[in-house]
Amino acid sequence: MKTSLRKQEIINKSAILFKEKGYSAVTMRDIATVMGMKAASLYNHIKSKQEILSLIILSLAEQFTAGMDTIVTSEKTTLEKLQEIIILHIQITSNNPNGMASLNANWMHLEEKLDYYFELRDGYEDSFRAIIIDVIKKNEISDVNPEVLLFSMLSTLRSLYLWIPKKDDVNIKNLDADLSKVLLEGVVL
Amino acid sequence: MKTSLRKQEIINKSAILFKEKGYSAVTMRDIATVMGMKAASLYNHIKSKQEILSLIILSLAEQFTAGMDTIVTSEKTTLEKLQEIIILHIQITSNNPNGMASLNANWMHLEEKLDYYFELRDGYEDSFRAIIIDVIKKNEISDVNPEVLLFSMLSTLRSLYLWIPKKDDVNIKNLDADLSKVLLEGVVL
DNA sequence: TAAGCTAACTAACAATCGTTAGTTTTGATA
DNA sequence: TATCAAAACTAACGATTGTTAGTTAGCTTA
Repeated sequence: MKTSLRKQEIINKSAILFKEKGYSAVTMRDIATVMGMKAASLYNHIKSKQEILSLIILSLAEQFTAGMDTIVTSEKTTLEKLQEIIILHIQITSNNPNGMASLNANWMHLEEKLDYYFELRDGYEDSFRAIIIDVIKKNEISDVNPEVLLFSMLSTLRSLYLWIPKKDDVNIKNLDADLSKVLLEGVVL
Repeated sequence: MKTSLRKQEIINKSAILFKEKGYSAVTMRDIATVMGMKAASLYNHIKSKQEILSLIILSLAEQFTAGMDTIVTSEKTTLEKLQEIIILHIQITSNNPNGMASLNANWMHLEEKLDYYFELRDGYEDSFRAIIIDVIKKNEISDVNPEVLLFSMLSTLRSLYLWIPKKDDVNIKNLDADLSKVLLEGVVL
């Protein structure tokens, strides 16, 4: 069952509103207004307010999990894998910065889907951590605290949604090089 | 007029709730429950729900502004100033991680106080940016994109509230050294 | 003891919330 | 042109929201 065009519009517009005001502060009447319809009409397309949030967040979380899986099973050096992770974040975030804002700020309202979200998130972080520990063990970067490096990289990459909308397409091309330099090359021996 | 003990309790408990569920999802009845009283009784101590949020966020924002002011006017090298900024974030965040969560996630609900908050935040970022540009111009670190470095450092430092509660006091002692290593020494020539 | 203040309480308000039921419009197809 | 489904509408629901008004219990001080 593929998502209809109108339903996808609702999801996209909702993501903008969720970013601006947070999930709880956005009413079905707010969403209806930007869609040019009445609140009750939304229910011809979506099941509930919850469903909108779940569709926004879980599709992104699944993209991250799938992307990480590709990276982990690839035949790259561990340092290249770290760079691939940066690229993965830039790609997913530039495709849907509003959704990323919702993911970062509103995941706690997922309710029934919260456990599934935790599964995806924890699995992603575990893979990330394993790569960092590996890259340090192989002396490809200097001997920093792996948890601190993981935290710093994740914090920066998770905040990309704040930053990417301000960049034009040309600068997004350079972003992964600039970020690699700040996050990785600086630390490389 | 100093804040009464009971009022400070309300502010602290509210910060915990705001962190867990977001400002809009927390009701005055939620706050009253953790305070062991009825919602109406809260109004003997505070003016409105808005006031609670404002007191949490603006006191922190003013701490950052004051701290940055001390750093800017100090007689340190620019690189030392960057390290001082890291220490400033660790200090303020470890003193009040729940408040920092509210600041990061709920500032958009400040309403009347929003412009004042922007003033403080923008001033802080401008000072931070000036120091980074200075430290690059003086060749104290490698020639990275200053905006990317600012973004990365701010992202990491703003996320500290997620991380600090998990560390015991001993590890907080080491945190600024670890963070300096990851954020700065790695980039130092 | 009487008076006064602080901080709790009960009860209720108007507004707004997500959602449902039932109806009408619209646009494509036969 | 008649039919039918998709997608809009109006109206309303029970629940919950922040807040106010008025009252009461408990403590301190004159």
